[in-house]
Amino acid sequence: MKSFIKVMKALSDPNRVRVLKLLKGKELCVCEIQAVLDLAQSTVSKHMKLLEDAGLVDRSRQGTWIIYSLADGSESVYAQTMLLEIQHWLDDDQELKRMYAAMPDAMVLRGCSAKDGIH
Amino acid sequence: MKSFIKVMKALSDPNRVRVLKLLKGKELCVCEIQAVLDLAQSTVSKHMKLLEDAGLVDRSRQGTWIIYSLADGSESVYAQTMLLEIQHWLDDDQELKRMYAAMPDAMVLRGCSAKDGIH
DNA sequence: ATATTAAATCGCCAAATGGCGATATGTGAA
DNA sequence: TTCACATATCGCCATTTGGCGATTTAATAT
Repeated sequence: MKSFIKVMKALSDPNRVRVLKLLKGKELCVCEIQAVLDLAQSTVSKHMKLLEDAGLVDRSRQGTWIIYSLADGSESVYAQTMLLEIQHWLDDDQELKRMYAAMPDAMVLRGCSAKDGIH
Repeated sequence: MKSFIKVMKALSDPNRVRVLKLLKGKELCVCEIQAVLDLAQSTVSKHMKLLEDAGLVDRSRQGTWIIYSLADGSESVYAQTMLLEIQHWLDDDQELKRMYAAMPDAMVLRGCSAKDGIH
């Protein structure tokens, strides 16, 4: 029950749901998420911790960046199911496009540059 | 998004989830739910309003009683899906038996007596 | 009409939540 | 080492949430 409630609470905030939408497109660092949501860095960190504790996102380090990605769901059945459902529900979302548009170009490029070893 | 958040918030409280578990067994009036959860009547009413607004439960009057039952989900896709998922997740739950044990016999009988026209 | 019972609403309080800026931590570069 | 940068943590504040008792509303029974 406790882990179920944790997932539901994590999904009870619009900004956190937006993060999951964003991560469906591609993995992102905190500063990119911050740029899109227009929140303080500390606030984003707090949100990400909640999402991670609920088993909804994974973290990995890439230099000084922490890269967040959607979790595979092995952490929690509830998280797994909800991630799948959210995919259906929030598919083809208008808001998503607007959010990506709000993301600075340099930051959008991080993902690629990281793969290319440019940064 | 707003209606999705509403459903998630409704499912973010243990007592409200317990209500949904209970209602899976059979429809109940407020006083029965109150007896099981051991909460004030006003608190239960507030919880039920949230669940109803989220499209998770339906109300109907039976004399002076308000009978709550699981919603069919036609009100909200999110509610519909979550009700289904909760069925799987909380199937065969230990807590459910303990909760029904806590319900006074006379109150457990309401459902039957109503059908039999005894009350 | 009046009394009784069930449920909803109101006003209040303590705890949790979401936001912020400031500070601490950790990593890579100079 | 020292600096710069990204992130996490801390302390604070305003709002929301979950709880209660008291009151109001609604339906039935007397």
